[in-house]
Amino acid sequence: MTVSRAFKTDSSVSDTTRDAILKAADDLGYVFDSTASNLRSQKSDFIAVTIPSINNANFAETVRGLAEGLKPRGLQILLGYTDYDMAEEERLIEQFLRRRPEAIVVTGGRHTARARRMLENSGIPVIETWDLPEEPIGHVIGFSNADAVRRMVDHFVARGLSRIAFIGGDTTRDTRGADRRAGFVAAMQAQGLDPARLIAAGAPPIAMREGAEAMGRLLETLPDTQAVICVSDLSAFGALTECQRRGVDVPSRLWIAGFGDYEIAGIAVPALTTINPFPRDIGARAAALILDVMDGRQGVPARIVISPELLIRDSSG
Amino acid sequence: MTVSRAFKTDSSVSDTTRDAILKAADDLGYVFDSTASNLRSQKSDFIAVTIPSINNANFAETVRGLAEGLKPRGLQILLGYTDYDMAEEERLIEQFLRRRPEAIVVTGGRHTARARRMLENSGIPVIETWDLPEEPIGHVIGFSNADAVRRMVDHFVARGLSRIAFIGGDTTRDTRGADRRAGFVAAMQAQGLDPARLIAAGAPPIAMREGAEAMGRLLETLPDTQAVICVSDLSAFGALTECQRRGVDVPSRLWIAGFGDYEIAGIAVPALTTINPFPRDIGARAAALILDVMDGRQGVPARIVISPELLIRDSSG
DNA sequence: TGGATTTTTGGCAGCGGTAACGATACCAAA
DNA sequence: TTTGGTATCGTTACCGCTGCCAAAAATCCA
Repeated sequence: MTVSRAFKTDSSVSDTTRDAILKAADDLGYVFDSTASNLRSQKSDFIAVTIPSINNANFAETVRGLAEGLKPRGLQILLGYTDYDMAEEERLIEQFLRRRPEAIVVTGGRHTARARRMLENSGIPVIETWDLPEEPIGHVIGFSNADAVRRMVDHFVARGLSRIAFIGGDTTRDTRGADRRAGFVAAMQAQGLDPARLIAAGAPPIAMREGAEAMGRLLETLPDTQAVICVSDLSAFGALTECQRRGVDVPSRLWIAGFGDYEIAGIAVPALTTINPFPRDIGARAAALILDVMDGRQGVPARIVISPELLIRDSSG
Repeated sequence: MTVSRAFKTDSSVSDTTRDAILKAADDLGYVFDSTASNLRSQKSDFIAVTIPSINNANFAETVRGLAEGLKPRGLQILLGYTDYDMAEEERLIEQFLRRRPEAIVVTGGRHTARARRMLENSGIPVIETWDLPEEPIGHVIGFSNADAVRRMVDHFVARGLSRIAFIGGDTTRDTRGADRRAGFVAAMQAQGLDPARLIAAGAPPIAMREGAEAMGRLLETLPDTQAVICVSDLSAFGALTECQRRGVDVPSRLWIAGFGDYEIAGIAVPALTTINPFPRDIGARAAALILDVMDGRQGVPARIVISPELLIRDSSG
């Protein structure tokens, strides 16, 4: 028992005994077994996090925000990625819950029925991010993807454009991408404009190559298009390169906008107009929220709304 | 006990009992506790993996290769990132080993003395990747970063260039980046050329912005430079954009090469000459190796050497 | 100096599974 | 009727740690 205490910093053990114990442990090559510790103390000191893709700067920022917020408390992150597949997400959630995390952070607000049920019954804080679901499971930290795109459409229309296209994935697997496309359609209709310039760019995650390919088709089928809003900065950059290859000048001949404020948006020539959803903030606030709940603080908000920022750059206007 | 068996697919339980048990478990909201299972059976069904940065397409590919190879066996990945900091890596390794992973995969071949000792004494398979250390701890799957850059230098020299520069991080924190820079210097010297055109681009991870900034300084201080090799495609692309902003044509006025064969290298205009180190392969082979060791197969190789591929594209020649 | 108080240390039990082994039911062959 | 084999199910102990409580040691105070 004293050995156990010696490995905790806060407990009361005399310095001499602690030193002796740590010395002996080192000599014996002893490594603390947190499996047993977790079983006995019924806590796991980690947070489960699922993101759609491991290779995505936006989600990486959210994870970073989370990690930085949780590190001071010694909470580890168990990270899993779903490949934009709800069935895979369900499997992942099941695996994670078996390990008894202190809380679970998921991306998006849509899940399989079973996944939803497991989360509801888990008895731990559940935080949905990057979205504002109608009926959240527990806590929500996110923004309206549709609304953010609407603001972009409104901005373009206010600048006098009317023939605006949207490049995005061709399934609803990426629910945030689908929400952005729906937001585009709704905004165009609200402005009394034709929302039919939709270019499907393949299965998510659609990246630069898909954006370029989609832009090629757009230029061929709807050459009078004045502006293109892309589901992400990566596809927007791909679209931009296709314009460069074809000698179509951006922005004098065509405007391009992306989503996410990835590094490339700021540095591309021309710099890409985009939307910054403050991904780091999402993670940081999720971390703060988890700590609040774990500490039993009262009045922890169920819903935190992030306000994405419109960044108008050289690729438009 | 029968309950325990009912949850394992292979054990012998009659269908009726199993159904009854699973039904009851579902009614009660029972969730299997893998903490207890792991403690009793002394195995953890996961693999620990450390990478320098979560937001890096190359390392993400390695993790993807690993995950795909391990999934058929139900092995999960516990992922941690070190921020290119060996002290942080040490902390991470200590945390991970406490959870008794089946194997551990680390990036790079340089670690703190204590981290190295912990890995050596861990009693589990240790796999170092993305490098070819002189004295590996256990298994190695990687390539010589210095050698890959040497081949690029040799190619440029064979094409008649002599005033070649290198853009990279200014510390040795990113050991692979430092190896690439060292490879550049050695190759230039071997060719009898001046290896002093070294532009320090800041602390890793250096990305697009740092590449652009470094290219700005290069163009100002060494305007007669004929070619630039960058420590990564991201910095190379940043450098390219700086050329575009300043009206310096690539490749007629200056050649640019990167490292990593990121998506952007293939799609940028002009497409970037680069080196493909087959990151997915590194992960896939690490997974296969782990399974071989876990199955007790004989003749598992201690050292697997990947041969990076030189990709000559429009940004050079 | 003796008793009260605080600090430090140790014993016991149990967290929720499973390894190991034993028991039971059932049926076919001896 | 006995024996043996197979399929299924149950009992016991224990994985390595920590909560709880009590004992021992050190410190304090009148």
